[in-house]
Amino acid sequence: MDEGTAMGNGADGANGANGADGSAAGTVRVTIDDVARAAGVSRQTVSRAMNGKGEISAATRRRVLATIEELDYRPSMFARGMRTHRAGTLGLILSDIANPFFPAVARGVFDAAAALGFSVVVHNTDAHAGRESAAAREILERGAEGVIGFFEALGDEELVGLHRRVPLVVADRRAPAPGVASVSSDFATGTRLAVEHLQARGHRHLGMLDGAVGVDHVRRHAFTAATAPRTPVVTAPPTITGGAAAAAQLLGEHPEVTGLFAFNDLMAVGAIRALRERGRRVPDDCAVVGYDDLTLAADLDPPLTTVHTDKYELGRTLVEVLDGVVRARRDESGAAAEHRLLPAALVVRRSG
Amino acid sequence: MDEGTAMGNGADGANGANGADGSAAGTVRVTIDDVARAAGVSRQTVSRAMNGKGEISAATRRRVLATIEELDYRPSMFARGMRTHRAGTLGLILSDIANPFFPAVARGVFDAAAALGFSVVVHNTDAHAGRESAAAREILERGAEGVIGFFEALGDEELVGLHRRVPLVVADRRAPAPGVASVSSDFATGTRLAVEHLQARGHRHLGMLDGAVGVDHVRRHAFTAATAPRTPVVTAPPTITGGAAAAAQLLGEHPEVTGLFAFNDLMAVGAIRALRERGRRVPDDCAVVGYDDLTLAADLDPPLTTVHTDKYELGRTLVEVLDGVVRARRDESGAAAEHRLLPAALVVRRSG
DNA sequence: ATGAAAGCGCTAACAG
DNA sequence: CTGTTAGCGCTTTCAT
Repeated sequence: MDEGTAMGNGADGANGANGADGSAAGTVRVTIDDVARAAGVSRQTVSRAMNGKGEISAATRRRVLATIEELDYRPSMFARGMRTHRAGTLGLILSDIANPFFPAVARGVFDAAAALGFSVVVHNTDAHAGRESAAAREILERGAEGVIGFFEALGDEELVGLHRRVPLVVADRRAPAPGVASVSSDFATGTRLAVEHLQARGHRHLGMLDGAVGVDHVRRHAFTAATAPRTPVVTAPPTITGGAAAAAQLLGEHPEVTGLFAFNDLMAVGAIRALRERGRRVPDDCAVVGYDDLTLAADLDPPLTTVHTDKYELGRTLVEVLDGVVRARRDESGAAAEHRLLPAALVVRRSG
Repeated sequence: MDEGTAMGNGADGANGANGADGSAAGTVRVTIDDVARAAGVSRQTVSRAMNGKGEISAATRRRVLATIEELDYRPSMFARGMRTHRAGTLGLILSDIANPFFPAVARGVFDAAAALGFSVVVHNTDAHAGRESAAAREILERGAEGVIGFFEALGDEELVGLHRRVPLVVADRRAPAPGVASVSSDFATGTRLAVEHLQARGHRHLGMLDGAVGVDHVRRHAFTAATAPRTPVVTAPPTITGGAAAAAQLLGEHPEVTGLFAFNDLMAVGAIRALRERGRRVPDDCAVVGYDDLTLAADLDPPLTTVHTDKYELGRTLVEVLDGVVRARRDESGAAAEHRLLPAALVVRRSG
């Protein structure tokens, strides 16, 4: 890209307000009119040449395209969006990009979005309702074409409201209404697998470190359903620190517990830390099973037994489904919203 | 936000092309004119009320603001951007969000950007020159106000060219020109610390697993400068797999090596894997020092000795410096570009 | 303190 | 196949 400076050469460059010579300072915007003039056609023709809409002779198109190159012309998204209402942007709302689960998903989102020509704007919410709706509003105002959301605090009504204003796919959460598309890991199965594994290993007293802030609690419900009544569950933030605190509390109150199921790998790591501080060996004295199968799970000490989900695939699928919603809304084809469930699988390593 | 549904109630909602009742389908856009009409003022007054520009009576302002709430009006960024040339967006270009280093930085970027009212669009490049310039172009076209770039493939000239078109801060790379702002970790010191540590532990034969794709190679140069001539360096992708491959090759060719310095923690993890596969104990047979101090570094097996950098702070600082550039360009104040260097510190754990 | 006019850069309808 | 006419929704002069 970028040969020479901006202003090119051809034609007399009759650009009203130019800074005279080429010593480029304020970088005057090259508009479609400049290109049209330089190529000796109308703006419409330039527009056609760029967008491949309408008929155009191959010859003119080539000439226009060449002129565009020459002038280093870049269409203004603002002006274009004004007509088309399309920004070529997707919003991605998540609670914490620093939680390794999300970058893995984000990678899938970015790749799939790029393939479709979308840019992705990311918003971090820390699972605060206020931040979640602020993010949604921001994205809306910026004219994004669609939103992918890991909402953990907003209620279903808010999501339905958002869905009315913009194509939306909710991630890892039950759809707030049948009309709202969703993609989600199969947490119920994943959790059941984890619990059954612990039970098969002979653990009679289990406990769960829950990290869910939100409304859904699929993992917790599945855990409760699969274990004896009154099996302890302690809730804390889904972080290493949260896991450590939750484990400390749970084992303080229930010393008989020998098997811990954590909401995610981060909490599992925290639990392992806490266990060791209390002089308990993992897995000999207490087994730990995580959730997510983070990249480094196998390299931890001990290697973490965890539930694997394909996070990249989740991201990819999210975009695919969102694209469907975007198109459906565009064509006003009342295509039904998709609801996909991605598989989960247990990975047995040494921690549990 | 969002009490009730979208369309509010007050005023006669004289919206030309509405879908009649509240069963909201196509969601007609509420424009500034709708607000003006409903509030019984002109659009300018509405604009003033929103933007706090120009004089306005507190009374009218309140009334207008109320109407805005009621109608759930959201100004169009497209229309606004067309006049102001501001999108309230920053671009963040990085090679791989799945590498845990970047999310940590990104967190800082998001937080600082949000505090300044900016949205962040993220582009993943895999360190490909083509993708890096494509990302830059995308960001440019979308009218971002500034760009933060971890460029690993683009040449200095391209960066200078980009700098001419948009406020730019380069991250973890020497500024391509004095006029281009930069923020970077002190890799030279960090690397020296790592090498000296290994040497102090009595390792006579070191090796480096380099992961740099780019142009800068600060870590490699610092390593070479601090070690004996002909100390081996093997280059591979900065990933676990890359680190494993590089370690296997390096130790195959130089079995005498007992101390490995890795470009980053991911490569260090790969090295540890490779070492073990070859039956070498870490750190007894071969020490390994990483770089970055990822969140999980302390929980690895063995806990990873590594160079710590404050990634969140890096992200925060990048935004701060970029904001400076944005303002400087706005005021045409020829404020000099900042160049900041963030400290690095060795964290000794068990791997090396 | 408020309103009227003008126009940002582009594309969608129509002409021709 | 190409050009002309409008106008997207907002802010910026300039009047009042």
